[in-house]
Amino acid sequence: MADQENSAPGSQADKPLDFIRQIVTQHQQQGGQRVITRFPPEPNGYLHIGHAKSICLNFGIAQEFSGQCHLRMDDTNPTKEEQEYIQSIQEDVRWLGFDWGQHYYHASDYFAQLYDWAILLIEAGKAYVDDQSAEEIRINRGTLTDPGRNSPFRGRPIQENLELFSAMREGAFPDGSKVLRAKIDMASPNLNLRDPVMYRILHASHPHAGNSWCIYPMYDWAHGQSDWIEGITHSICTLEFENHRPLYDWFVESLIAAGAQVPKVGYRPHQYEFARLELTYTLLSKRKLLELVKSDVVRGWDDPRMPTICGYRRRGYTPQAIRNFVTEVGVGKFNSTIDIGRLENALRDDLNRRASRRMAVLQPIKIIIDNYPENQVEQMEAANNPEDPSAGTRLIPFSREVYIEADDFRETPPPKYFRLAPGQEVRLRSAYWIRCTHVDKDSAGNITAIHCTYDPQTRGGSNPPDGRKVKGTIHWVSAAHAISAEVRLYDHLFTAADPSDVPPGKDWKVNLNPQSETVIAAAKLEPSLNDSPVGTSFQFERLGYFCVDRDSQPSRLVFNRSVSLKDSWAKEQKRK
RNA sequence: AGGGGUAUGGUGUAACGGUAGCACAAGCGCCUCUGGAGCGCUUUGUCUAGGUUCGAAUCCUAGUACCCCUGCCA
Repeated sequence: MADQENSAPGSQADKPLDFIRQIVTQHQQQGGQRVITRFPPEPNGYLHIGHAKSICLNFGIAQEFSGQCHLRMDDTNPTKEEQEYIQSIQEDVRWLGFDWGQHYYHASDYFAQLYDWAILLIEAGKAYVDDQSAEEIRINRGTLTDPGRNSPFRGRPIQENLELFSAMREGAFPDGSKVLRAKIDMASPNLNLRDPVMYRILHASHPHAGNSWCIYPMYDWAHGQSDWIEGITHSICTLEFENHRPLYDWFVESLIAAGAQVPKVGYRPHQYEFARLELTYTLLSKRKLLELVKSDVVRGWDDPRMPTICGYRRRGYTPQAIRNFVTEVGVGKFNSTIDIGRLENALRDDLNRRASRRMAVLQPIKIIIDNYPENQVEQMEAANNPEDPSAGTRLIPFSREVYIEADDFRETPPPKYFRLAPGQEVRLRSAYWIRCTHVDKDSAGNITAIHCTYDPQTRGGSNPPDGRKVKGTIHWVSAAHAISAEVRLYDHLFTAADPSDVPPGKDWKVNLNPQSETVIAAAKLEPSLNDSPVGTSFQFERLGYFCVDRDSQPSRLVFNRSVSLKDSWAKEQKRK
């Protein structure tokens, strides 16, 4: 695989290791167990670029350290989880280029074990059934500064707890009427330790476990034990779970003290936390992304403007580009926001090496080459990829009338404008040099056609014998041979670098970019683009990278602009 | 306010008591049949204040700023 340029971890030639890889290296050098990591998404939405960071970290470490990485659905809340999400998660992880082998799991597969262990904790006097309402529990939890108060049911006899918990499991009680709580410390400064809820009653059917349960473990109760059961050595998660680590440790230690063990796993996991990925002009909240989908702001989870893995896939991102990006930004504990330009750059960098070049005109304006024979057609040879000679060449038909980009002609050109203007000469890429003689206009004064002459001695675009030079080379398509296609241009979904920065009292959707999508109904493309398969990426020369969208019909292609090319001319104009 | 974290150029990230480096961005130049790509050069930084030390981004003390925690979400 291409991303294995990291040789043996810890070897001298390596780039510096991030703090987690340093920990793993040390673990390995000290003869620790074979490294086992895991990626544990909740199937309550589609994976986004933030998850990609975690996926690359966990699966990447497993690869680099000759370990294994598990894919586990953290499916403890049936009210939010769906089969659709489970499938998309698997698809996206695979697409990113990772393989969990035999190690595919569900937290819900451990429900029975978790239930038995809960009983063990009750028997040890470390868990109790609480009859308080959610409201009462909240009030009695105390605040950040004030300790909580013990539940009136905290002292319930073990036998009674056992019977009640069993009745909960049997379905004797309605939702919300009782919970099982760990008996820890209602005065702990760490609120997670103030008798956290372990089980709630939920008469709901589960996407994976079906109807076999009506009590469901809380994430905090399920997570650490799931890692333990699977023999995870390094349990890697994001910063907000740092406060939960003492609880996970408490659960496993209490279970061990009560005699619990996991066959063949003589150690327990350790958790390490890293800063989640944030991007400018991007929102990575599952809740808000769901809202965009449900309110039809976008056309679905895989809308090319979405920061989801499937959105990027449809947009034309490559797995390699995403992996490179994640590697480049590194892993730390500082809450940082990465410039979205870094992601875009990673795509350009990857596609520059492999995407075939084609010519396409988005805003066509017609050129008539007056001295070119009418009805003559020549096939011009063009390189498919100047970066990669092995990509070969193709033929492009050339004729008397061609389209060029409207922006490549100015009747009164600004200074340093190297493109076409009256009296000015440019190269039509891989074709001929042309010089503008005059323009046709309609009664309203709009230019309807540009008249040019061509120099037959510049065939193929080559320099003429008289030593003339041109500064500009522009793209074109033969008017008679061009195919029409729809092209969708994309811009950031939000206008604010920080989309969560919302004026007081306003909805976060005020930051949505109304021009995030621009549809060009009839772009003109060179005919070799016909029949391009869905998902293929091309560079449209001088414009950007474009990818065939799945909305394409045999008679009508649809392209997404994945990312534009860097445009130093536009940048300079903007600066003025 | 209690607890848990984090501070290095514009943005990220290294340096683990010994020359503050790298990437992206920015700027300048070269080159070019993509104003793309490529190449070269340049600007910009250790949160603050003390202290230890021959020597501090790193160790100590005191501050400051930001993030997370009061779901029967994960």
